[in-house]
Amino acid sequence: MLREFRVREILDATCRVVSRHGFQGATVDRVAEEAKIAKGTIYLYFHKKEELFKAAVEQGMENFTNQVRAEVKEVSAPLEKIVCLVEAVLELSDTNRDFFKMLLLERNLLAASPDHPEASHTLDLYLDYIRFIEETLQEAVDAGVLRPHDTEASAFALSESMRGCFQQRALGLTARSASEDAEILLDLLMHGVLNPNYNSHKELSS
Amino acid sequence: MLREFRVREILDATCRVVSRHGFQGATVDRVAEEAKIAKGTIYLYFHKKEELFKAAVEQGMENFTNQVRAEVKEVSAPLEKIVCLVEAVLELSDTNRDFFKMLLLERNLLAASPDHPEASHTLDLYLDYIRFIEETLQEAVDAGVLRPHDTEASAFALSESMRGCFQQRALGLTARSASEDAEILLDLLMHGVLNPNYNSHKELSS
DNA sequence: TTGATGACTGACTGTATAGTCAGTCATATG
DNA sequence: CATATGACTGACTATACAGTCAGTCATCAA
Repeated sequence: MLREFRVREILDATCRVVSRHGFQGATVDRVAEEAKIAKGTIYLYFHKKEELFKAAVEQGMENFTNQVRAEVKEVSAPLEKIVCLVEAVLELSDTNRDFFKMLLLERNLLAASPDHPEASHTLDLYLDYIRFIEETLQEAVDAGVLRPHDTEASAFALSESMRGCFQQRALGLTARSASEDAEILLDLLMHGVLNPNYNSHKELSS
Repeated sequence: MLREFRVREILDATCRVVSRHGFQGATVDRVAEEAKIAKGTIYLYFHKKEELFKAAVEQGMENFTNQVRAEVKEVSAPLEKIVCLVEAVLELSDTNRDFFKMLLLERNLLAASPDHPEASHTLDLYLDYIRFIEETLQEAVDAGVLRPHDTEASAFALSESMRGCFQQRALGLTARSASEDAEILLDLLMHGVLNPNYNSHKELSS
């Protein structure tokens, strides 16, 4: 199908342009130039600029989460799944660094567009991702490896912590590798920071 | 000083406009209308639109971090300081919800502007905030309340987790109050999620 | 009263860019 | 060969907005 090929071609060009110029500087003219087609052609496949960029972002998100899911599927032990998930997220986001930098740091498509609630498909994709993390954690709770707790909250905390790690790296604030970050994050997630030898005579220890 | 008054007035109007329209839809004309002055007047106090918005954001961030610091200063016990910090961040960000929503969800000023490295003052403000969290955690480590660990990493993870909590609330994805979020987050941070009764025969337990 | 100062105004200009559409061209069909 | 189809083009239009500047007005000084 020619149509499908063109759409993919345009979306890929869009991603490249966004990586290079950010969402701010990503114009339809530039996308057309990057894809080596006329601007009018883009409008044969997408009605509005916004639609184009939304599609590009959603394609990027779907690729990403699919890859993460695939990695995690390789493993069966609940705890290893979590390890695998964290490593996959940090490493994959590092691979497509430029695009993710723009996606995470510049625009945020979760801010639902003013009027049209249909625009929230992007939000749905994000929530699916969170839910996947949550399920992975819940499995470990059910297996008794993790203590019972609000896994929705920990899924959120974990995903945002990973986002923070990526951000640090994308901004050049750390020299750590993705896998080092994964190790540190997993340690924090698993054990917390409280000193176990201090539990005895203190508030908040329970 | 008239000048100082005008500047403040314009920045406040800018914040209101950003809260209402987002950074995308926040034009200089709208700011002028909101502040009930002519557009030209704004250019007597700010050279460029970008400068205006940067100043507004930085004022907002400074207000916020100053308030957090003030709250934490009230307390002396290392552990309570951390509790206080988390509660203050979550509650204060909830108070100025509209502005923070735009700040955190739409734009991210950390993406350093292409050429001018001077633009990174906003980044400095953010890093100061992280460092404050880190110091608060480090004090608790030094006091023996927390176990020794990479406090820079946990500061980052904590700040991003708090950001995630705020995001959840701002998007209407949770019915929890700020203080409930604080409690959950603190529990995660302190104790982690690993089941202590499972430590014996498992990988990754150390 | 007259003139100077400077804060403020808002109509205007220039520019970037989203979106259009009349026309081209290659290919398929009768 | 003649005609039709439809993907593609890119010059063009419309619009939104940043930034300007000649001019107004209130206040103060001589």
